[in-house]
Parts: sequence; C-alpha cells; structure tokens
Amino acid sequence: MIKQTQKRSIETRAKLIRVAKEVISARGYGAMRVEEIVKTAGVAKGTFFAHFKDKDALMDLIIGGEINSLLDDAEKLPDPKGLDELVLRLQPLMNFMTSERYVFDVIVRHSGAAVKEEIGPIAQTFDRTIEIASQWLAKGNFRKDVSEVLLAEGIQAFAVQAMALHFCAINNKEEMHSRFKTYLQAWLIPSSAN
Amino acid sequence: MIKQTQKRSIETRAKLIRVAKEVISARGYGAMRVEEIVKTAGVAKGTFFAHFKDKDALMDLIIGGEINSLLDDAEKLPDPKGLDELVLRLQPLMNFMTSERYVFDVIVRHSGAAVKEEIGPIAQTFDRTIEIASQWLAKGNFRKDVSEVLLAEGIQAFAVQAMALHFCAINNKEEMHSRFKTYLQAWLIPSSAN
DNA sequence: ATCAATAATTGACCATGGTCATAATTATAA
DNA sequence: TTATAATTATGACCATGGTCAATTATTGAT
Repeated sequence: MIKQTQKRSIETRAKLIRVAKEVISARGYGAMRVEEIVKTAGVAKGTFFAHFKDKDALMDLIIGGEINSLLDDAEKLPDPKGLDELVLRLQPLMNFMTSERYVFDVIVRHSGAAVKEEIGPIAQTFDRTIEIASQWLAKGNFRKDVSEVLLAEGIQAFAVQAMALHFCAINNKEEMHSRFKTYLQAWLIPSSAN
Repeated sequence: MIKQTQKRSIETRAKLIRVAKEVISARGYGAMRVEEIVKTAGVAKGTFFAHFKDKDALMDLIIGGEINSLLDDAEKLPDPKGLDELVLRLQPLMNFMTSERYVFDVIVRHSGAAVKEEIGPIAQTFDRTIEIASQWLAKGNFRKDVSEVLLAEGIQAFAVQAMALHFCAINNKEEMHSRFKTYLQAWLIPSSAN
C-alpha cells in the first residue's frame, strides 16, 4: 500500500500558498506572478502547475478563502432587521470584491462552476451566500410572495450589477452601496415605493 | 494642413476587421489568434496593435457589432405585451452571449466602461438595451411603482445571472431561459405569485 | 539493505499577447 | 520637384502563463 500524497507534497503546496499570500498582501492580487512565487518558494515552475491547474486555480483558492472569512464575520453579527442592515452586512464583502478590478474579474469568472463535480472555492462561497441571505430574509420584513432562495439569488444578481457599474467612470464605493440599496428596495420590498 | 488619417490606414484597419470576422466565423471567437489575423491580412504584428489597443478591443468591436445587429432585429418585432414575449425578444441576444464561454467573459469584462469618455461598443449596447427595454416596459403590463429604467437595469442583472448560471453543470439553453423568466416574473410582476 | 512501483520535482521549451525603436510612406509647403 | 513633417508599418524582442519528457525522491515488500 502506498500513501496517496506524501508529506513533501503537502509542504510544497502549503509553501506555495503561503508565499502567494505574502506577495499578494505586499503588491496586490493583480501583480501576482507565477514566476515570482516559484522563485521565492524555491521550487521549479512545473511544480506550481503540478499543484494548481493554472494561476486562476490558486486565485480561486485564496480569494475564496478571503470571501469565506468575510462571510464568517457577517454571520457573527446579529441578523439584519431591515434593508439598511442587510446592505451593511454585505458591505465588507462587496468592498473586497471591488478592491481590485482583477479580483472582481476572477470572481465573476469563477462564480459559476465549470462542472458540478469540480465546484471551486469561489463558487462555493456563492452558494453559501445564498444560504445565509435566504435565512436572513426568512426572519426579516421582506416580501413573502416568492421563495427566500429566489430572493437571495436576486440579491446576488444586483450585487454583481452594482459592482460591475462601480468600475465605470468615477463611481465611488458610496455610490455602489446606495445603488445596491435602491435595487434591493425595489426587489425585496416591492410595495414600499408604490 | 495634414489629413489626420490616411486612406491606407483605413484600409488596413478594415482588412484586419474583415479577416478577423472570417477567422471567427470559421473557428469561433475563442480560437481567434492575433498571429493568424496579421499573417492572413499580410501585415506585421505591430500594425495590429497600432490599430487596436489590444486583442480585447477588437473583440469588443466585433461582439458589440453583433449585439447591435441583434438589437436591431428585436426592435423590428412588435413590442412585447407580456412576460413571455419579453423573454422571447431577448432570447436571441442571450443565446449569442452564451454561444461561447469566451464570448460571455469578454462581454462581462466590457459591460462597464473603464472611463466614461472611452465607453466601448459592448458597453454602449448595454446602454442601448436599457433604453429599449425601458420603452417596452412603459407600454406593457408591468409594475409601475418604480422607474422603467430601474426595472430595465434589473432585467440586465437577471439576464447576466441566468447566463452565468448557464455555464454551470449541465444546464441547457432551455433552462437558462426559464430561469430568466422566473426572475423576471418576480421582478416585473411582484404580485403575480402572491 | 535492496528493488520495484509510485509520487513528486525539474527546467528547457512552447504559445501567445504586447512593446518599441526604426524604417517606409504619404502629405504639405516652398 | 524637393525638403520637411507627420503618419503608418515593421519585426525583433519581451513578458508571462503553461507543457511535458526526463529525473529524483519516497514508499512498501522481500
């Protein structure tokens, strides 16, 4: 019987991820270069691709981890009562996702998994967000004529829309969040603007 | 006085676009290579980048043109009366946008312009879609508690969501359109599922 | 301890988009 | 027509992600 993955391999993989995180926190996601990672980690280029399908796969992992950590934070806070609190809960998430154009692009690219079997970290966080949001919706004062899951999917769609528009022209974060709130008001409390 | 752009330049540009369209219709968008374009067109590589900022810029142009042509078709048809017709009008558009994963990625990347002054072809078609859709909405039996433009923006958000999910797992076009309709039902006729 | 099988690593090499100093062409003025 | 300035085109070169046959390390069995 042979151990499937050796300790050496696990260490190498961990080192690559650690170095990548260091480089990213120093210079940002968009500036991450595979060459730099392998050079700093002291391994050959091919080793990188033996551990990750491509550069995007590592990004998926690291960005997915960051999103999960932000979702943890959001879950620790009390459930949002109304619209304002709901928007507030999602604010750190959206700020991170729009911290760099490159980050947003990676997220959008991975928001839908290629195939069900290999659903990636970012795609999983999208599922998790739906779950969390639908539980919030069930407890708050929001429309009840459609399922919470459908509403949560809408929240996601509007969040993506607001974030995409954020990269236009001279929009600032403030504008992004207020636009998002406008969308959600019409989506979650349809009679409120009657 | 000196003419700003010479005839030669216009011809070269036109040739590059024509060749690119030929290559695309033969092998698809994702298979387009700059090398092949310049070789077939009989110009140097540098010439390509003298005419287009990068490969994406040419894609923006060609895909934007295609979308515009599909919007022309949609406008020729009678205004949609209800939800089903609305979904039907947008169907060719969404089919094209999801014809290739690469096409969808390019579209999403360009759906928001980098800066207002240099709003690209695809971003323009997004504006145009909002205009067309909001006019449809004004004439049809849809909710009137929020502005047509806001509703149209929502349609776009849900379309993107439905298209993104289309690339997951084994979803087919049929599923994408029915999911889109479900979203729009809740968005445009909020009381209908009461 | 040695061997065979499997896992992990290596680095030369490739694919492809993009740059830029230089050369060639074109248009205007004298 | 010739000189000059502006525009356009060139292709060697670079940056960077990704591949793969060959090499090295690890493991279980004897």
